[in-house]
Amino acid sequence: MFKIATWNVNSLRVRLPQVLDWVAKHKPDVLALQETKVTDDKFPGLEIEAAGYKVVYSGQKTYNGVAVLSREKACDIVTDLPGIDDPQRRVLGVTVGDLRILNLYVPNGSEVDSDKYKYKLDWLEKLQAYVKQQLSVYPKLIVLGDFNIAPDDRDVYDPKVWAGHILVSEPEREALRKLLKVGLTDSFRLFNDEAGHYSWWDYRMAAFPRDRGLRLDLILVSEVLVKQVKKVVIDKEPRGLDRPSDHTPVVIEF
DNA sequence: ATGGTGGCGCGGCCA
Repeated sequence: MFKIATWNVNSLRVRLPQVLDWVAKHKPDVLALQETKVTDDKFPGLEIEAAGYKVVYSGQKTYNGVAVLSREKACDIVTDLPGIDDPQRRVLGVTVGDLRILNLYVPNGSEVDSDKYKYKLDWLEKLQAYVKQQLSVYPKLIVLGDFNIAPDDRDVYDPKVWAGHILVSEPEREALRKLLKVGLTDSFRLFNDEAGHYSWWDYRMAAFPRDRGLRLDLILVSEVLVKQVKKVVIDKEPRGLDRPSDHTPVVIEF
């Protein structure tokens, strides 16, 4: 069994105790983190290594930042998408064993038609080209992270309220469909086609207790891996802790 | 439509 998880922690320094508790309990082979919000010189590497994990990271001050924890040493590190000269640290590609893993913090997009929205769509287009190329090199590819897109209306607590907004707008969903079309599958949907399974709940308006969430955190797997997937779960428990991230982990088992 | 909460870092931006 091989277990991989993704979790947008919204500040690793604040959430470090929760991350350490979570890995001790669930013992993933790989944990991909987003929104670490910490520069590399301040990364809490010693604490993570003491927990039995190697770690690689690409961080910046205040915003963004990605990291990959792994039992086995990660190699062939990539921190940028080809064609984007971007100071924003949103990408971390690693090889662990025979798996290629691309950990992503997709831009939020702010508001439909804003400059940040255009940046998001451009970013997703560049990502699609990169994934297409990577699939030809690495047949065992996993693309995971915070996609900041709810794939369809089953992934949204109130599709009528959300219609046309950021995270659900048609151009964003179309970009995600195009990404899947190059040869990836949304692994959560291999086992569950129900509406109402979310990975993010806004901090505001008591969204979590009311279960007003969206499924934004995805684990996409290449064709050869689809057959090997045993289980995909969203672990809601950390979202209910004191001082939680607004996202909760998603876990895949092979 | 607005503003609700949280992180960073100490005013206002971003999500």
